[in-house]
Amino acid sequence: MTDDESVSKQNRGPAAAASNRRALIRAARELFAEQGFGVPFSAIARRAGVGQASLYRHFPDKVSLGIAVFDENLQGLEGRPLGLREFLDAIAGQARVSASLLEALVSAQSPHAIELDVRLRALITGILDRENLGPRVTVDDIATAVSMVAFHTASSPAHDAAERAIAIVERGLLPR
Amino acid sequence: MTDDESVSKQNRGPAAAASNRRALIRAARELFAEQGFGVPFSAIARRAGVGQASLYRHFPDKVSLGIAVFDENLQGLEGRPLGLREFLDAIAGQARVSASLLEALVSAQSPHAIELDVRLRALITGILDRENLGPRVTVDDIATAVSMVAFHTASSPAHDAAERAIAIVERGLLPR
Amino acid sequence: MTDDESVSKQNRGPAAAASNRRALIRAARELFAEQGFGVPFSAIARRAGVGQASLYRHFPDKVSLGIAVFDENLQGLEGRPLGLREFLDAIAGQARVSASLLEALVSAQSPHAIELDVRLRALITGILDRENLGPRVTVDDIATAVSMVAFHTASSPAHDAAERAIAIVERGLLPR
Amino acid sequence: MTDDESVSKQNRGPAAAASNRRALIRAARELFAEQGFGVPFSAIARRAGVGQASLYRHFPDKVSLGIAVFDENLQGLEGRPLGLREFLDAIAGQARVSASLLEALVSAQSPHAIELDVRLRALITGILDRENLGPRVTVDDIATAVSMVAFHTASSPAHDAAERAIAIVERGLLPR
DNA sequence: GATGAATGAGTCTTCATTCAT
DNA sequence: AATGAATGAAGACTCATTCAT
Repeated sequence: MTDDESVSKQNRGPAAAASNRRALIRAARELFAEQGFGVPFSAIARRAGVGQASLYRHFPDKVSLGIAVFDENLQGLEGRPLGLREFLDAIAGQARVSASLLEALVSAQSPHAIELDVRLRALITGILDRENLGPRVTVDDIATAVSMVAFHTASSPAHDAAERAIAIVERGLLPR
Repeated sequence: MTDDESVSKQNRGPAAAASNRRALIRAARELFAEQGFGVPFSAIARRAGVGQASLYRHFPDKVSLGIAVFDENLQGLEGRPLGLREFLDAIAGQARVSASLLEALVSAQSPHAIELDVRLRALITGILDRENLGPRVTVDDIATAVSMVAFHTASSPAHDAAERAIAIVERGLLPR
Repeated sequence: MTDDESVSKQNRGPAAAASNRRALIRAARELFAEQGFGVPFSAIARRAGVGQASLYRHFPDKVSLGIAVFDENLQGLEGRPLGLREFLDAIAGQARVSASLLEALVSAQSPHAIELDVRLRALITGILDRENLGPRVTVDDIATAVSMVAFHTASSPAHDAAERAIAIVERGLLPR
Repeated sequence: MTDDESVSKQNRGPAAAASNRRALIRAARELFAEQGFGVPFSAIARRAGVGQASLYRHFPDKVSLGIAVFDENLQGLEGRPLGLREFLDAIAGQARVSASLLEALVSAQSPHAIELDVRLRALITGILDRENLGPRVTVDDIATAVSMVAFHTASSPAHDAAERAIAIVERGLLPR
């Protein structure tokens, strides 16, 4: 009738822990993308096919869920030499997710959140080293660009929103 | 949460209509700034010292309230020759409000909303005429910059968030 | 109104599900009888001693609640050979409930509602077979009589309202 | 957009009293027919193009409004020799209005309501005299038939609902 | 440790009713 | 006496969070 994905789960016991965790992160990523960071917690559990309380056990609040998704995103980007353009494209490609996570990070002061911030900045430092942006451009500048592209793309319905935004900040960062 | 203001209102009759309207817009501006576009409708009425139903009479939904605030903002900018920098500063100065309103405009297709969009673009066209940004830069580009600055500033706690963002987009738009 | 029953419920866990459902149907039956189909949804939850949201979990809207009550009523009538008189008496005996449910069925197109309608008509067909009403009288005729008796009895304060109504429609249906 | 008939009324002063009253009754009749007795008081005032408070001055509650509409209906039937069939047809023709008014009368004990009841019964007595229904049939019987036809027709979406109902009660009342 | 259900608090929205003009 | 607006009090509905099993 409703939105049920209910497949009449059995209590698979502790064995389900790891797979549940994965399902939750996946569901969260999808729903953040579809409906933004404001999705009901319950919707995430339902989409993941997992009980409400299990979600809480794995992630006591939405921020920690956001962090977990962000963590996966970072893993996807770490370990390969990334250009500025590539990076911004990746952000824009998941604009609503990115924006959700940036939102989440703002209010998070947990060790986990801080760790992620460190890794994000490491990523940016790598870009700074590789591209020759000149001494004027700092890590904060690129972080700002990332934020701007993410939020704008997430909120704009125009199909070329991301391209336009990236073009502007790229020109704003690259040397003349 | 000293949000009360409740002083046991009297029904001041229709005479209160105009002043209520003003109070509502004012309260909305404040609360959008403090808590974003997500503030409870009821909180706005309370802050304005106006009955819940009166709010609905004046503004049937949050979008129309947002439009009214935006309208005032535009009036404050229209009629004087505005530079790009000045414009972005004004946006950033009211970042959370601006972001709220941009959010509101996205979903609004009312004639009123369209009219405001037209006026916003007229403002931008004026800037385009005055500043010499070259033929490359379009109204959409500046609108994008506005959106980026607004959303980023609204969401970033850093004190220099706006300056950094404006510097980047300005450099991205100005000719070399 | 001494409508409270509030005894500071405890969360009795999923074990309460079945008994809650029963309590809700019971409360609905009572309140439909007392105040008609228009009773506040919240009043039903209160009377049942069940949280507002639990009511919504069990019955997403008032119609589905009405259907559940109707279902029980039908079960009470099915399986024993019923005469026209007996049937109308049963309807009148629960006039306000019956009227509420007929009201509910009108707007309901859910599979569940349709199923109930089928069962109601099966009941009527049984009567038609047993009583010798002649070929003139159709299922629709008896359904009409049921509706008339229910609505009139439900709305009339006179103590002999039901008898009078039943006498008229019975005479209108029986062969001469 | 909505249901507005707003024509920007001027305050026409006391002169408007009579015409306002007429407009209110007319609006009430229409809205009772369209949406049942449950229509918001405010909707009636709006449809009539009359201020809220004026409605209250003329009719302190919905019942008294219902009585006024009923009064007009009775006037339309009084003074001409009416047959049973004609009478029931008239009732069914305004089924939702009739049902609304019967509902209203149930709770009304005002002198005005009682007077109307008297007139209704006078009407029925006239029918009883004219038609030869036999000594078995009383005023209460016909009043019951009226109520049954009104409520059933008002609540049934079927196009032949009224005909079927009238046929049954007529056969139930007429001599063999 | 997982599950489904329960709970209360909060928000939105509408309505009957009252007032100053 | 008419008007338009104001008001508070429901009622509907949703959500984050907690429990017994």
